Amino acid sequence: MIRARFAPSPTGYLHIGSARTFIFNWLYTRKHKGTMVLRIDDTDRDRNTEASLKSIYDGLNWLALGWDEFYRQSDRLELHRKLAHDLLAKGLAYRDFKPAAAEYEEKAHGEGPWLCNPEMRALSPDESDRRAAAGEPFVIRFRVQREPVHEVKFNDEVYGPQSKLTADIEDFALLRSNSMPTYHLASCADDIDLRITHIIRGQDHLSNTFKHVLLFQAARAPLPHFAHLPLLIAPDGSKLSKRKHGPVVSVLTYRDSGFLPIAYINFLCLLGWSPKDNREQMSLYELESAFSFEGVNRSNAVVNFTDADPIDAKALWLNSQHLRTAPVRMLVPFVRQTLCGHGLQPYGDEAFFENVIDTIRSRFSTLLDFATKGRAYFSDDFEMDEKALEKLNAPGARQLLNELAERIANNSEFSEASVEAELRKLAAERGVKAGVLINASRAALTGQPVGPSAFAVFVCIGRDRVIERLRNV
RNA sequence: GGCGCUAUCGUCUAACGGUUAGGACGGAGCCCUCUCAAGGCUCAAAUAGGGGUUCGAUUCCCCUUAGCGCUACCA
Repeated sequence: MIRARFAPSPTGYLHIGSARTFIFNWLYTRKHKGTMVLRIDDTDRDRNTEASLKSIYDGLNWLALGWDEFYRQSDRLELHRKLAHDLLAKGLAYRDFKPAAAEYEEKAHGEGPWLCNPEMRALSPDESDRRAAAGEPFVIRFRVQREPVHEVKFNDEVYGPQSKLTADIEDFALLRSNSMPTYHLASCADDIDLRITHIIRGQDHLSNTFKHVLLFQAARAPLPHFAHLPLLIAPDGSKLSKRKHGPVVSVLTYRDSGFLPIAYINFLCLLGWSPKDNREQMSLYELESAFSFEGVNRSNAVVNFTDADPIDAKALWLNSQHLRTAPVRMLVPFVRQTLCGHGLQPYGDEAFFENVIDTIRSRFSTLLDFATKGRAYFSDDFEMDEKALEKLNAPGARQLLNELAERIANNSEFSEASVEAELRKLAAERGVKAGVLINASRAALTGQPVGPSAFAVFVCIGRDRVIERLRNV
């Protein structure tokens, strides 16, 4: 039984890279009928905030993929401490009484890597116990085996065989002087206790994994599978950060930009992974069945955005693809929600929505377009675009539209064909080009200079509103 | 500095030693057309550099360069 986990720390909004990690974990567990664990890594941290926890939930809920089990590390501190003390008792860890500030000094001056404080490492158990009992603060460090130097090895599902000399691994901290566990300790203790079989996470943890392997071995726990994912980076090659790159690094920005969750998921999957058969637009089911670590790339992927264009063009394209190919029924709630979110009270029932959406969706790329360019289809509360006004201002156009309104009102039939016949007849009688009248009516009915075939627009808007809008033009 | 990872069009990527180095986004153009999209077609655009190995390297090895990550009592 496969068990994987997504373990964000609530120190900010849900990051785009974290979202992808979550998605890959989810895809993998779903594909293998495994269990998806959501674990909030909130050990210590002055940086943890409820606001960011909420932001993570909001992002995850928007993705709407779900998870099977949930834990908070702050509820499990005793488990973490127990592992540290077990290792201490076995001599696999030791107390370091040197103040952090002093260590920092020493490390800063060193030429090579800092490995340990030899005096502390060599402290006898008795001496160590006595100083601890006397109330002296200490940090518990893992005792990395030095003699003989050996290689720590593991196989990464993405990066292949990995090895590192113990001579290059420092005696990392397990338990802080305030008795809070460090990330390494809490993470491994929980992964062991939760029987995690696959650790799928960002490549920034690849180097840390050697420490984790050491910890798993010291705890006599079976080694899980590791799969590290290439990082998502900014166009300048730097790490994506809110401070430097703004809101584009937050998942919620995409939600608020009118993305369909599936489109965003699809986009993220294509960053650092490929089905290798040239497919681009994929459904959740297709992603799930195609996903494998073999398809995961090893080099970092750039999220392509600029100040002027904060959303990756490919993401936008994928969104428009999903928008125009998704079953219309599935789109209705998204569109309705977007409209309401923009203060509109759209008229029309389910069938009306489906018809309108189906008519206009092929020229929209985000849900936001329904509230702006598509506004007039759902509400009488819309404004006339400047270019649309120009079309309306064509010589004689308004009068002809008024006249068209009367003809439609007097015709018992109301269909694309009947309206087209009526309009062309009127244009021919008055010696104007049909196109002028066609474009003017689109403008009058939708407030937009461009849009679907005008005759389809007539039917979409509906007979009563058509007459109303053409009369008052 | 030490250690680790990576390197194909501007971007996302395909090509498990032999291809005119493929696809997609974006860009340019054409067709279609009541406008705008969509759709169809065409074009420009890449193997970081240097050494090997091989009959043959994008592919395997080494070096250089560049980028990223780790090197915290952050995660």
